[in-house]
Amino acid sequence: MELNQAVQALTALAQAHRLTVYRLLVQAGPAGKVAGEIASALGLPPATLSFHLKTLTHAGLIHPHPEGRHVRYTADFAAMHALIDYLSENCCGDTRAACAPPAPQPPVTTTRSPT
Amino acid sequence: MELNQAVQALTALAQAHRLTVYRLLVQAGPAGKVAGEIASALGLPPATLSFHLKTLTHAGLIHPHPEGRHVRYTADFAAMHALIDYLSENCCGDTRAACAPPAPQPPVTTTRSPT
DNA sequence: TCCATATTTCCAATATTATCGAAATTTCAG
DNA sequence: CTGAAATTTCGATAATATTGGAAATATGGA
Repeated sequence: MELNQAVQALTALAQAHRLTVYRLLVQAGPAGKVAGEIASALGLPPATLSFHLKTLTHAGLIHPHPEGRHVRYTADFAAMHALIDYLSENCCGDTRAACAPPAPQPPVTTTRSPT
Repeated sequence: MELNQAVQALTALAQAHRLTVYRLLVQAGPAGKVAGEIASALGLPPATLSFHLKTLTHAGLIHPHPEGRHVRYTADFAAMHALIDYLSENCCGDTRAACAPPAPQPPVTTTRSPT
């Protein structure tokens, strides 16, 4: 990933309404949400929401999928991971010091730790 | 993590100079860098760099450590992970669909996975 | 065709952010 | 104490972003 691309993505996320929209779409998964659903979830006027959706779209974080007179938006998960990787890239010069996340987050299968 | 805190962190990162500084500190690990080293790495006038360091500090992403007449800055790795988690929180409604990163990135100890 | 619905574009007012010279502050060395 | 070095604060200027009403566009249903 390139600097300017990352800045654009971070700029898109660095705004309360847009960050809320983005997380809503991330949590919605591949099904996404149509613009109207998002608008009523956030209580934003159409013009304002459209502006924010455009910003997120231009940053490559979400994508529009026209469906008749609705437009469904979905999060781009690859873009999300690319951004996250860019932030933590070569963390601590590859020495796994303070870089590892606090808990590796065992999903369902319990990893017994000797505590 | 809370919305406004996340917005503040993302705002701090959403600027080319600051993102560059931040990544420099992330890659420097716990040793960090003193302001002068950062300034010459980026070629920024002192006042400009100071402004950006303050922004990153207020966002809780880095911390200053005064050392005589130098000030060493280090990245806050916990803050970084908290931000990353906030972005991907409850991704796809916990259904591991498109959410998982492309490759689980095996570190050094090979965790044998049945593919 | 005609109307209601969904969304975007246009535009102008308002607010926020970035830049950096110069001066102030703090600290070390001699 | 005196001077040089590292960093921050101040302040003015320029650039960029956010907001939302009104109008435009596109679609589907009767």
